[in-house]
Amino acid sequence: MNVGLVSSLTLEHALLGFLRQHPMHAYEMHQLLTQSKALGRVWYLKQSHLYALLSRLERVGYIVTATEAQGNRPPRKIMSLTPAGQAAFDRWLTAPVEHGRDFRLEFLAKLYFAIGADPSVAQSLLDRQRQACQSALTRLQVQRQSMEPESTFSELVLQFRESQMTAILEWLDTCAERLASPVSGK
Amino acid sequence: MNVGLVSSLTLEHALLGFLRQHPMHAYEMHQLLTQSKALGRVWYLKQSHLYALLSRLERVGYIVTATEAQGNRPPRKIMSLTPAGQAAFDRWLTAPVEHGRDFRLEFLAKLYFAIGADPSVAQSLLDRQRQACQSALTRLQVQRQSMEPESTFSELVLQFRESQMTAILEWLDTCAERLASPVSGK
DNA sequence: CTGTAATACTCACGCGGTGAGTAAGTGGAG
DNA sequence: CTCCACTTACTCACCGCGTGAGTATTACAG
Repeated sequence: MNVGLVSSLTLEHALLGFLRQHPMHAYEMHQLLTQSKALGRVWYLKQSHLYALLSRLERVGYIVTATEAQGNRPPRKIMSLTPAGQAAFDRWLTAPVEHGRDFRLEFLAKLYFAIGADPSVAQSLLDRQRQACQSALTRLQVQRQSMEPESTFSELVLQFRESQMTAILEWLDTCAERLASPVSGK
Repeated sequence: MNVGLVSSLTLEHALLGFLRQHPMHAYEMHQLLTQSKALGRVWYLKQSHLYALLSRLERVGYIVTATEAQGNRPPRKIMSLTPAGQAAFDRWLTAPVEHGRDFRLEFLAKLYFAIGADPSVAQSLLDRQRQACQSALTRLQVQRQSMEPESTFSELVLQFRESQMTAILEWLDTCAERLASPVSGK
């Protein structure tokens, strides 16, 4: 129906990652997000917002909810992944992000779930992202070189982006090393 | 009335920068934004969005519009800064941004207008921002050092932020040098 | 037996941003 | 001279998104 719905759902895919571990209800997911010292550092979601996102994911068919009655309490809604949701999550997990600005949240979320999944998944994510960044950096450099010196400002903007991208590439290498050597915990 | 209005207006302040040069109507501002190879690279605004932002700025008393009739054409709305708008813009222009994420748009916008204003304004902006970044970086380093190695992920997140911040600091120096030496144009 | 925390979820509202539309003058092709 | 396309200049209705606030039940401390 609405194309925008599916396409802008990119961050929401991360939520599927929780359900891949085991079906759970929204409240538990919220606990995991806010209490964990890990992802909670990066991504803060209000409860109501989380519920909204989840119902969107349900609308597009990535999750189904089973209403589990319990005594006279209001019933709990246990959510689980559909095959479509599984597939969407797997696609999301290994696809590199396109813009520098997507690192602070989205790429870190990918990394979080990739680490949780399997070392090889994480390595594959890092590889692909590395390539994407490398070619983005090259594009930026070409752009700056081929630019007539129109304005100091434009030049500084491009230099800013290059330097951010370069730092990201180095950090990606750090990640790869850190994950390759099983020196430590979790 | 609405506190949120004023506080979330941070990016909108940039628009005041156009009016500080000379009063103009919204359409002209839109031209400047989209056609200029400079700020247009960084900040893209739809026409309707721009009009919305401007009317918000009017609502809080930063600009006033003078309706200028012209023959039988629909009248133009010339906007100009109020003293409050002037003051707000000056405050905005020299205040450093607080988060790394605010660089891509907001800080670059500040820099654009600072360069246009006066070399000394730009230097002052760069100085203050440098200090803010330096202390942010220190906070990050302390945080990472004093963190029990709870998880690889958290560590990588902090390293990511540090590396981005470090790159920004170097870039700020580049900017300062570039603007100090009057090697080239505009 | 009162109050506060934890569990689990819902909803009405308001603002922001987009797409689309309006309306009048201008300049060149045929 | 007239039709069409472009430029100038601005408006509006819609709708999704996120927030604040609220609801309802159980558990447990004092």
